[in-house]
Amino acid sequence: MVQDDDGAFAPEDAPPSSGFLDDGKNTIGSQLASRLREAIISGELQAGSKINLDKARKTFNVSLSPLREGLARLISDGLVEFEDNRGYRVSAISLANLEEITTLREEFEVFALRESMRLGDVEWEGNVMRALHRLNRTERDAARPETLERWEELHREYHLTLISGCGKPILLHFCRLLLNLNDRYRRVFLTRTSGDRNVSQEHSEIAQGAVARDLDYACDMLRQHIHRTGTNLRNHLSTKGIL
Amino acid sequence: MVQDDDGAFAPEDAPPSSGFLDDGKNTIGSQLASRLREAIISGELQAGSKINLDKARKTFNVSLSPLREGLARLISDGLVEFEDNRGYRVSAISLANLEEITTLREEFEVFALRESMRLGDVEWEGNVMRALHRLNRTERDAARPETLERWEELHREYHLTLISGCGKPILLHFCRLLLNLNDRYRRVFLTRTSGDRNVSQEHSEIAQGAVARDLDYACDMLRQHIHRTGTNLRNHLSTKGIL
DNA sequence: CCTTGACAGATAATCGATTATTTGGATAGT
DNA sequence: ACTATCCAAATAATCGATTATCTGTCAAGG
Repeated sequence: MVQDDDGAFAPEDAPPSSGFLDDGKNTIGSQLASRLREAIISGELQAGSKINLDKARKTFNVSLSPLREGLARLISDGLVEFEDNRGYRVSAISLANLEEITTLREEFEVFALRESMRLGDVEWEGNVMRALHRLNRTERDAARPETLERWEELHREYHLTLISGCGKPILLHFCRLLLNLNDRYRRVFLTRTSGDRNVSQEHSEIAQGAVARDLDYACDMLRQHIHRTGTNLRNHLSTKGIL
Repeated sequence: MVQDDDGAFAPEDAPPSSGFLDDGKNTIGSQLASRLREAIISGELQAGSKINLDKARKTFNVSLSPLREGLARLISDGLVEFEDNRGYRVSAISLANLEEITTLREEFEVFALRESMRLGDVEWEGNVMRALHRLNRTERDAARPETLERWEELHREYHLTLISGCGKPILLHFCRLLLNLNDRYRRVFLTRTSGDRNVSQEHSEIAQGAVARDLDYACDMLRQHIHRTGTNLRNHLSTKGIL
């Protein structure tokens, strides 16, 4: 929470940040939020499971105050739920939930992209091309988890950059949240791309359409991209079991 | 947080609740969240102002833990912002912010209404008609603040009910948040309806179109309704000063 | 006169201990 | 056996005190 200050819903997670010094999160609460977020999105903390404060306190070696602080932020992220006197639990996953996320991404991420194309400046274009390049140059090898993590990070960055020109902080906040939720499904259920897709090419097409301001084309490509991912995830979800 | 349990983004503020006993919020944190929310939406806590934890602690006569707890929830509501080591502040208002809220309501709320009409059952229809009736039977007299508060509550209830049939908890969460933000502008800047509008009739037309499943008509009416409110607020905002 | 650094007061973050609530299991009554 | 009631352990919520960070002010140096 260091960089931005343009009103409500400023980006809450640090961008690339070509790190000088002091770049990381400051308070224990913030650090915890990051660690917990990663633990949830990676599936280390199982979806739907209860979060025992005392155990978590010992696991992370912190006191209750920052722990609650961190959890509170994940509630804003949609990754954790809370009930008075009953504590916290990791948000459950379900087919219905996945489908809602996909549907909403198709609606709102596409809307945000359209607005970005309408309003974005040259710097936005540059950021898009950079994010695309970095993503496509990164290998994704199911055998090496660290490449998966890296790829996820860049993929997230790419999608956020794509819509970052829309000039609508609240909308960006919503999209970020949906991406969080979506990424968890992918991290857990999808370690490799389905054979009939060329995801790199999909990303390229969207980005090129975007900087060329070909509104309908880019929006359509993005919508299909999201939709395909949703379909793949749905298949893996029903196959691999959880219902 | 007593009633619902259907996964992520369950409604977080108690519905009518034809109160037996024990109906209110349980923990101090919850109660504080309610009081603070009201204080912010009513304008009692000025937009953009810093929230001094120590003063707030004394004002509300509570300890820091529940205070932070309550504030954390308002962050999820978009009414409060936070920055590490700098504390909390009431989200600022601005023309740009108002316009974004209006735009997003037009997109999201209309989409949610369409889905409600597509998926809602008879009970939903009944709820809509009830909410409409209760709203239209409630007088709104600028001279008596308590009628304004009551009207706001029912108005909010009406809009939420309208979209409550959409079967999309996350979407409902977004809409609730946008309504919160929007209501603050109205409470602060608009104590009476502009002369050329018949708001009751607008509400009736939307509701009737909705239960008749006249998708295009109802959506169009709702969009216009939201848009008109946005325009009115914009005028009052620029007139009454803050820029 | 402007900039830099050090100090002090204000404010936020964290801790450890205490209090309140919930939950599961044992017990008594039917 | 079956339900209802009561206890105790587990867990969440809150508190008061302590520690860390920030912010503004003032003095020294340029």
